[in-house]
Amino acid sequence: MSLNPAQRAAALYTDGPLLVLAGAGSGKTRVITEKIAHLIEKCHLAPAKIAAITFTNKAAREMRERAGKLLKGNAADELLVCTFHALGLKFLQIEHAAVGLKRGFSIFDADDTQAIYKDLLPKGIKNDQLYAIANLVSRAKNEGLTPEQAAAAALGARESEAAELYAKYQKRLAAFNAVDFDDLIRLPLALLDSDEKICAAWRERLRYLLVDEYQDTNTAQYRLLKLLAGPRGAFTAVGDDDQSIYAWRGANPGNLDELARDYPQLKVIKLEQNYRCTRRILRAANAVIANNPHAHLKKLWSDLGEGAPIRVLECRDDEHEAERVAGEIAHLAEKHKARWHEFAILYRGNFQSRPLEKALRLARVPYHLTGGTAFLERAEVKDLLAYLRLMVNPEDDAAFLRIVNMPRRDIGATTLEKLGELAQSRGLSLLRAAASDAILKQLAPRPAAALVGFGELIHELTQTARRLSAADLVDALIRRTRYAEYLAEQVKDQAARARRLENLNELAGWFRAMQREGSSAGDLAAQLALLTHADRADPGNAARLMTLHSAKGLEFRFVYLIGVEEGTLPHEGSIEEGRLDEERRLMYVGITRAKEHLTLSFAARKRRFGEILTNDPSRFLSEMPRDDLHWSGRDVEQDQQHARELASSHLAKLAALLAK
DNA sequence: CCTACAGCGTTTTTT
DNA sequence: ACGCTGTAGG
Repeated sequence: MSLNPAQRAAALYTDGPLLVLAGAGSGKTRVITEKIAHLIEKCHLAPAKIAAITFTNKAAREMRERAGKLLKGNAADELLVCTFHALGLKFLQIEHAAVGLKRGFSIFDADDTQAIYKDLLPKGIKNDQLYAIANLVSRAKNEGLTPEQAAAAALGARESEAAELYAKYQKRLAAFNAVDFDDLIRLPLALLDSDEKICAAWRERLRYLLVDEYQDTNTAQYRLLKLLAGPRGAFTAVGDDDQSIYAWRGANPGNLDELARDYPQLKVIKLEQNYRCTRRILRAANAVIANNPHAHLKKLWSDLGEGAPIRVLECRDDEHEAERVAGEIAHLAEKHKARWHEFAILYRGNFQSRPLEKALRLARVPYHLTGGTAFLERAEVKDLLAYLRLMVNPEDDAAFLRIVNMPRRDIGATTLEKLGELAQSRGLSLLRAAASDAILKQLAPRPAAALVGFGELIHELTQTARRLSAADLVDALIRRTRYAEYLAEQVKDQAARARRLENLNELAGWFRAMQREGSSAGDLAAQLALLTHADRADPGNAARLMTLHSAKGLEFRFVYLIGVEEGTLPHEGSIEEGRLDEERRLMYVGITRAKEHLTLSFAARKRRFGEILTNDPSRFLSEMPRDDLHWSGRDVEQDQQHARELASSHLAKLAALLAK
């Protein structure tokens, strides 16, 4: 292995807790994988006793893969490499009884939880109000507080109200035998905190922890880490305060300092050599980030040569911007003999991808988009997953409501209302109530029969599930529910229908890929709930379009960072709330994704909700060294070229018409 | 229970 | 500018 001195020190240090401050592109994944190899081969730790916690499932997969190349035999398969949330899920699947959950509990996504809040809060509440209060509850959970603790800690009426809501919300979740994302951290934390025996057992089970992207952990996650690592501090945390971009989601970058306070013996190692970017790109990144206050000073350097100038494309509007970027990629791919997947277009918000997609199609550049309405948020995918959820968890009312009339079974609102009342008065779940004799007497024969039929269907599917693999079960599910026929009826547009059917096939494909021996359909559905759009299979040779948040941890030979405007990057909401530091870090993350060629662009005008806005270039542009930027205004030559192409294509169409 | 239309919110980032 | 949700009428 050829690690530099700092990397080697980080990989070999096992005497106590270690914090690695790893700048962008400084080889932190290598350090982590080398360290895993060291722990196994030199410290003789069993692979199963090492846990590496990553930020995304995709990062986990890559880490396992890279560790696999370093390790002998199949040792990498036994490593526990996953996200904090997946670790929490694994924990709860084992310890579910101790926190009051039954086997097969459901994981509620944002939609499901929002439905609970909607039900709990006054009718007609505005969405942003709902979001605000749900956020307060989530905050409390991310701090690791119980409802009682939240009530005690509440400052002011708003927080008291939220704490009260938190208690009701948890009761509702418990009734559904369900947890939300935050519970996947909070419940294990609470259990380890209160039960010494279980805590000791888990410390024995996990002897060493490595945490990646440590700057993005929240308070609850850090406390979980502390409990698992124990007073000895058998862990390595790797992070970069300059890449903390999730504070809005409850991440607490202060955890970096907390570490030194909680573990006085903490050793800190800085990785400052960058192996990714040219010096010019790094200089620009350093210059921008220097405008932020710093607790840990870091000076990233590179010996990869000066490199090409950073270009700034000044564009008329967002369409013009998209056309120029697409045109350049088409042109440069040929000139540099580059492959499409070496290009990335990064932006602040998902909505910015629209004009790009159009322009890329026109320029015949294959592209792949991560994010937006994610695969797993597609209605048809969620429907099928809801079937699985209800099969393993009969208490899951959210799943019940989602699919009871999907495909159509003529079970309407009135029927469901009556069913709901009955279920509530008897303390039954909707599915169980639908199977009770009492309900049948209170309903008209037709809806009663429909409900019974639905209950029998779920029962029958549960039986079927016992003898089929998860992937086959998905196929059986589609057939038995006549879902494809339902889609054919529901969706008139041919292309849209084909897309939706394709999504269902992809779901079956995922199950096939995820299947390991012994995992039930329910287990897989639970794991699927934790996947995100970033985790989809490698899209192959295509230009990548994604948000700056999704781009963290990735690198590309050519990077286009678009929409570098005041109001977009930094985003206007963040300007108003004075959260410029995080926006600047976002800019820093974007710049440091580029290995060789970095192009920034902005549009002077943009239309939003119909009206046209004018934009100034981002303040971050003026924070970069002037000499390293190569400004290129409206590209007259390209415009002319474009006009010529347009004219000739019109001519061609005319000629074709005439020929007929 | 279904269809048609009006009106509203949308665009910050996601495990 | 558009798509979704809720409502009114068949």
